[in-house]
Amino acid sequence: MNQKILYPFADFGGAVAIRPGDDAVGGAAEHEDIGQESEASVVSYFELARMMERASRRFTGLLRAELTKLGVDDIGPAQAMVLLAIGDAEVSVAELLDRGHYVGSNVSYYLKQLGDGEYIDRAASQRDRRSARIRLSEKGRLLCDSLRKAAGAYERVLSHGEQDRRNLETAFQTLHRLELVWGNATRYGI
Amino acid sequence: MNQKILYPFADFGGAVAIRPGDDAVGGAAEHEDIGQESEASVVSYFELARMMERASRRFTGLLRAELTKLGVDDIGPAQAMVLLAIGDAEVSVAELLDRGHYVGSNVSYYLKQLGDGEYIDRAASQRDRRSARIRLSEKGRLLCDSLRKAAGAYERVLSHGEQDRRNLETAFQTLHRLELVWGNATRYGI
DNA sequence: AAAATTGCTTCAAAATTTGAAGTAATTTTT
DNA sequence: AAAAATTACTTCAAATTTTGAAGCAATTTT
Repeated sequence: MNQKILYPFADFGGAVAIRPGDDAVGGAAEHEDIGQESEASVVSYFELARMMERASRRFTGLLRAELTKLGVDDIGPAQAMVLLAIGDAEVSVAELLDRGHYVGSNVSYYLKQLGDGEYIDRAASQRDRRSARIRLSEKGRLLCDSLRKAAGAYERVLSHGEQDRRNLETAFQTLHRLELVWGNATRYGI
Repeated sequence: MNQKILYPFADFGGAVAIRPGDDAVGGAAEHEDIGQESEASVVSYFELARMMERASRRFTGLLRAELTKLGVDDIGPAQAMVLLAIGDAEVSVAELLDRGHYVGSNVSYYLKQLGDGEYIDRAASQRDRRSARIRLSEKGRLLCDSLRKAAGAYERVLSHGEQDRRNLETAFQTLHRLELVWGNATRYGI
């Protein structure tokens, strides 16, 4: 606050355009053995964390775009993620928390919007009336299907064989391990 | 909005406590060959996306905890991420955008806070006075070191050999590929 | 030299996330 | 069996983060 303004300005063309021509669609690149021949770049968990954020952001963007394309405007990508997290299952809020790892109050919040938009059905469990049983409604199921179908298109670009599938699995497991360790670390300290 | 309230309530004990005893610290599990022997679970890119979100969230939590422990209270985890993204380099805002993939305005926003907190040094480039040159200040560097050191502790829990390192690399590359494909998909449609 | 582009900032609005209460149903304790 | 504690979830308000639309100067293009 005590330093002069030494950062100049300039004009934005409107669209965000992060360095156009920055990267081209995956193309027909032969992506075998990722991580099997790692010669140079030694990645740190930090860098992986940053990459996760980046990729997540892109995924969110993709969901947003897909929703727009489908004409859905009463829920956003975050809510769509909740729908996807529910899937075919009939879940309680607690289970949902665990699946997506949202924190307490906001799932309620999202569920309310999803309920208002008729994307989910809720009912109190007979056994324990405190506990909510949540399922996708027909509308919700349809939306999920559309989203998954859209994702299918990318699978074709991304998955070209057994190796790709294994890499996917490895990535998933690695992240899962990270999630556990980081989560516990935060709660119980190292 | 037209249905009766069928979701009951209940009392929260205060702390959020996501199902205590849910997961235990990584322990001495022998994590070799992740993804090398994938028998059952067939993961989809969607699920990976959800896992990225979860893991990112945990990482954010970890950063937040670490900052608190260090007594840093003028910046949050998001700003810390920007610091980490800068690293040892001297970057322009555009480069930073690319590294962390933040979108336009908010980096400015974060940079302002980081500037106010004296975590970074900024100067207009001599070549092109519009362009800012940004580097960590001593204070910023120290903070990053602390954070990285803290992360080092987890590396020990996580990395136990060549295989782990390869898995990390694979995860990174896989996410990177996803980032590219999803990013382009959003911009140019499939 | 006018017009267009680039590089970055600012401000306001929207969306998301956190935090602290609070309520009813269920279980445990006394 | 009443009181106390716990569980399962909701609500509201505040804090943080993200998006969007302008906008200003420096630089390039025409």
